[in-house]
Amino acid sequence: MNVWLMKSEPDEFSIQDLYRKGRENWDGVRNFQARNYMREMALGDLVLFYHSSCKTPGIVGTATVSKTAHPDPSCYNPESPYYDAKSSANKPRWDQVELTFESMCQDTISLRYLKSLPTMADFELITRSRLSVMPVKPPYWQVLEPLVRQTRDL
DNA sequence: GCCAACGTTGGC
DNA sequence: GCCAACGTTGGC
Repeated sequence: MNVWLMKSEPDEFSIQDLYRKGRENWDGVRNFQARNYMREMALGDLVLFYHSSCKTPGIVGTATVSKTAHPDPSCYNPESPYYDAKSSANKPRWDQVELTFESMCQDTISLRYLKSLPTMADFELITRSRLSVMPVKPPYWQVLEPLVRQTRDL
């Protein structure tokens, strides 16, 4: 099983929203590297849900991949904020995956805290701050796993 | 609200 | 293929 991290602005779509809905298509990714990582995701992969551009940026919960990468229809919908003129129904440039809610963290694992840990110094979350989808490699997962396993009762 | 980082676009 | 201009992300 692979582990990934995906960012979302809680004002747009939060872990609470995912909890309420149960599952959701992760659309709107418009960055090639992030898209390519989504294409590598397998059914059942674990996703760490990260809140960005908010009071306390950090990991807030987990989800699993319940549908692998498939075309993101918002890219050829002119009404959508994610519309991309270079995409069309027979040539979608962008993909989405479907996520299913798994758990809510007891406490937010803040970016500030992760930055303070020497082992996390080369974690892409810190070194490539603008990437919104990234793999969580074993040394980082080792640190994060016990933290994300402290979940909140729902 | 500011600004650094950095991905994308387009002219040449 | 280079690179300047531009737009966006996201922490602070």
